[in-house]
Amino acid sequence: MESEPADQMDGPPAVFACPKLETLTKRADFVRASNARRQGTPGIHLQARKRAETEPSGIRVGYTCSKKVGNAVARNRAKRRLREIARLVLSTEGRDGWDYVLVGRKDVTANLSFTNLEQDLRRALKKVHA
RNA sequence: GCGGGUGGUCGGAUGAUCGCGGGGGGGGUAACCCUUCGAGGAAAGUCCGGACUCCAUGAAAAGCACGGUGCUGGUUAACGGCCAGCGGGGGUAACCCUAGGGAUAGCGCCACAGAGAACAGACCGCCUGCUAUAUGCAGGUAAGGGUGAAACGGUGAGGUAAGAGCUCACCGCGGAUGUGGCAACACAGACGGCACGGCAAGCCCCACCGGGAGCAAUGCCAAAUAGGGGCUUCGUGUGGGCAACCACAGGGACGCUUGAACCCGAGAAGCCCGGGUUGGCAGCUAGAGGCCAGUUGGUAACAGCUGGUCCAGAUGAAUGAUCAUCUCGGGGUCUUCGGGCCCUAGACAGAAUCCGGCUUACAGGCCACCCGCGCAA
RNA sequence: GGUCCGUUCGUCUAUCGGUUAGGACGUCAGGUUUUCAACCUGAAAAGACGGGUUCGACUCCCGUACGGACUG
Repeated sequence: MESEPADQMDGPPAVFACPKLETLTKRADFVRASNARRQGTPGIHLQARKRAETEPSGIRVGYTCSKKVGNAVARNRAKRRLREIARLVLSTEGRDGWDYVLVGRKDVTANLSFTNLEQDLRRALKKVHA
């Protein structure tokens, strides 16, 4: 939102080379993403949506772990692992102007090995972008 | 050595790289850099008690209703917690459990079985008398039988027509009074002569405690929404009519146009109700504070003093990922019984205003004291 | 986060501390029918879990588990 006057004045190219990840906080954004494209894998469930042109740019990510995932410890652990793979994968493979929502799965998201979880997200991203 | 009891304690460590939340500093002040802090014994359940904030009440307080607590004494900011003691129950013992006031203030209940279930009463019996020598009638009795969770003292002896606390001894029960103890209570006990069943985690009575709501409390800022509804007052396009109302003009009439029928009646002030928003800031983390050491009082809980040390503040919600080494356990395997090799950090669980407790969950380890049995001396 | 409520056959529900825990729908078996449906007869099937009070607990008390509602 503040970046538009900034690139009119200076236009630092580094901002677009590596877009910063923003976190989704509004329930409406989550609902819109879940109504768009979705892709399931053994480790995670991905929901994604390309925002309209009028909305601001940048990659936005949300994380969802319902009570089905387990107790508070299991939910927080699943969310932390989702955050970690999102940081690794989406900063290079995410597309500008998209919203991504990563949904945790019972038992699997918290226990699957990290490399497998990472591959799951890459596979899901390819299918969603296609 | 084996088995058990009580109390306490730990809940992996170190390092590397990348990353996250808060505070402070720098900076071209939303980037970025430096620095520092960053989950638990239960953070949990929300079962109690407070702090704090708002509301209510004339300041405090009292009373009614409702709810809670319930042996005694102490402790505390407070408690249903804790400590010490008493009574009752369990265990060979160490020790453990215990809502444990009042049943003569009143009401209620005690199914089934049984003769009888609460001001006692008499089915089978036993005994006496009468009669027609009976399976009849009248009376006495409560020893014995049977039922039940519970049957109106128990055993023995005397006594009697048969019996009975009718009498006696012992036991049980009640108990004036005395002694010890702050008290709960304990011990002794003249005397009574058996009278007084149980349930109050049934209603209730007594004593004591509690005003209500909760940080999503509460205060502030910004934005947004209907130009919303009701009542009161003032007032209400043009014409007619005292007025209700009628005609004309105006607005609406649901995707759009038209508008015959249909609907609305400007505006201002006050009060009440309703509606919209779900952003930010404060509250918000140092307090009856925790821990350690020493010391004073106290059996102890705890309290006082001195010194040191520690202290998360998020809000789609911060502690993660990858790896290495080391140990604690566990598993597998080999064994010359010394040990070697391989795999594996592995329980319950994540702060949400804060504090004191309780309860519940918990892989496994460690420490101290105590009890029983066995062995040795 | 806070406040509050509930748990009984597969499902919906009833219950005065004394029952073999009642009813409806569903299920199963038999009858009826050429067969199915409907109907008739019968059967199986429950007190969330753990303690306590009581002679006796689905009921009363305490704790735990699970489920639900409200709250800006």
